Amino acid sequence: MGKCDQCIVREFSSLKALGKDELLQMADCKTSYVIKKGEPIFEEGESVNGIFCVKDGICKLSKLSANGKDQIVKLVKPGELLGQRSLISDEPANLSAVALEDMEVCFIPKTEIMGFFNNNNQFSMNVMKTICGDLKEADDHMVSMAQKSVKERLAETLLYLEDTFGKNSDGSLHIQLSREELAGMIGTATESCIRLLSELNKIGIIDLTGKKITILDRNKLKRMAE
Amino acid sequence: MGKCDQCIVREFSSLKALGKDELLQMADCKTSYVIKKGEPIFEEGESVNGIFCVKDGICKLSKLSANGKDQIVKLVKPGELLGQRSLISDEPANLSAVALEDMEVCFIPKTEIMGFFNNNNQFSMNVMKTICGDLKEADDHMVSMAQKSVKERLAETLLYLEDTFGKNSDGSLHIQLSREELAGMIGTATESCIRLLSELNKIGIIDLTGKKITILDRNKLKRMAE
DNA sequence: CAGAAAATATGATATTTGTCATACAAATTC
DNA sequence: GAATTTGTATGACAAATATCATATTTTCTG
Repeated sequence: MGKCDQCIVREFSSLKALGKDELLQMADCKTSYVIKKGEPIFEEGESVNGIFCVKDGICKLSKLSANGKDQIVKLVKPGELLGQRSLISDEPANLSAVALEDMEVCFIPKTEIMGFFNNNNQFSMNVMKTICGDLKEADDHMVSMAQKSVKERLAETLLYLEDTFGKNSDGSLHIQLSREELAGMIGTATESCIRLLSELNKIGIIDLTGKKITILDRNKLKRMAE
Repeated sequence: MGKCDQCIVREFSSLKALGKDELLQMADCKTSYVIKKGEPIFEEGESVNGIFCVKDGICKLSKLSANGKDQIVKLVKPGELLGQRSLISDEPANLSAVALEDMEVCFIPKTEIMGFFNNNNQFSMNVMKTICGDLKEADDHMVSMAQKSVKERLAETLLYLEDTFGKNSDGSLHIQLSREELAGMIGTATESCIRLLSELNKIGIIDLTGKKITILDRNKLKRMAE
């Protein structure tokens, strides 16, 4: 069984507030999972009853809309926690979490987390700050969706992907999204997304080679995103 | 000076967790304001340094987008608190708050609230739950913006306004929004909003008389919102 | 490796939505 | 109460975007 006190990603999440004894206790009751690319961690409407700590790999949080399209609300990377909102609200998950890469996650049951809330004020504050950050991002994202064109949102998203998940050694975006997923992030039809990518490719702002996307001209992209 | 322990709206917010002594202490350090319709309570980018408790009146939380349009992110009614997010994140306000009606609000300074966070676990949990509720709404709203048509969003919004703020005795929506503000809620151009309202008026789903909007056929509106 | 399935790409077209112009109505100001 | 400003309404048009059809390429499967 993995030892939580030696887990590096813990330092990046609200869990960094936990003391040695709390970590040992948590190590005792946590469960580790390996999730394959494409598999769900949990689905919209499911009761989660705990939180997941992402140790490795990236996943998407998405919601199925009435027209059958999957809107991606947020991408989650190692060190982040999943399921905090539904745990606190005591409601089923509002979003589905699906792995975009092979992942390692740890599940910590609700009772354990509630104990931390009651006994560790710093932990509570950390969680609150994280959720406040998510709320700010969601509000900003909402304004983008409502007021920006698809082209502007695509430019914005490509820059975000590079900034957040980095580049491979060949300069291409590290994170691998299908065109459909990218369309689901910017909130448009897959064809429209493909078309705009082709356009950016033609005018030399990005390069498309197979599934790889490389940003060639960051400044132009930035101006395009306004 | 108003006595917080006798204030009714307190029962509807996170502040309901406070005890008698905490309320007396709060009454001592709070400031009451009257805000006229159209006036701001705070503006995007401003440091707020406390929270506002809405005693009476409705206000909008909005964000100016790059194209100069004001996107309304949320409407706030009596009993709700304003500025929690920026207080917890220790950041300037991300949104502007502007009164849609004459309002009464009380300002409670940051130091006071921080004391409650440290000493009253139930209060912390209440605030957390509120913010989690806001996050869920923001995510859902984002999906609507990204995946629904303007007509669907208008229908959805009209139903929301009736459900949340009620009707006058003549059956018209209690809340008074200009066409520009309604457009800012659904994320569209003012003209498009006006056009769609006219259309709904012509086919008898709503009635427009002066500034008043009356929903005549809820079911059709619901189907239209999908 | 062949064939099937899925993902990507592109064209043609329809629909939605935004923009600009202008008219009209209502509210405000002097 | 006339004049000005502001909000609402509508038409004409342009631009953005979705949809449907169909290639083409890539990936998967046996």
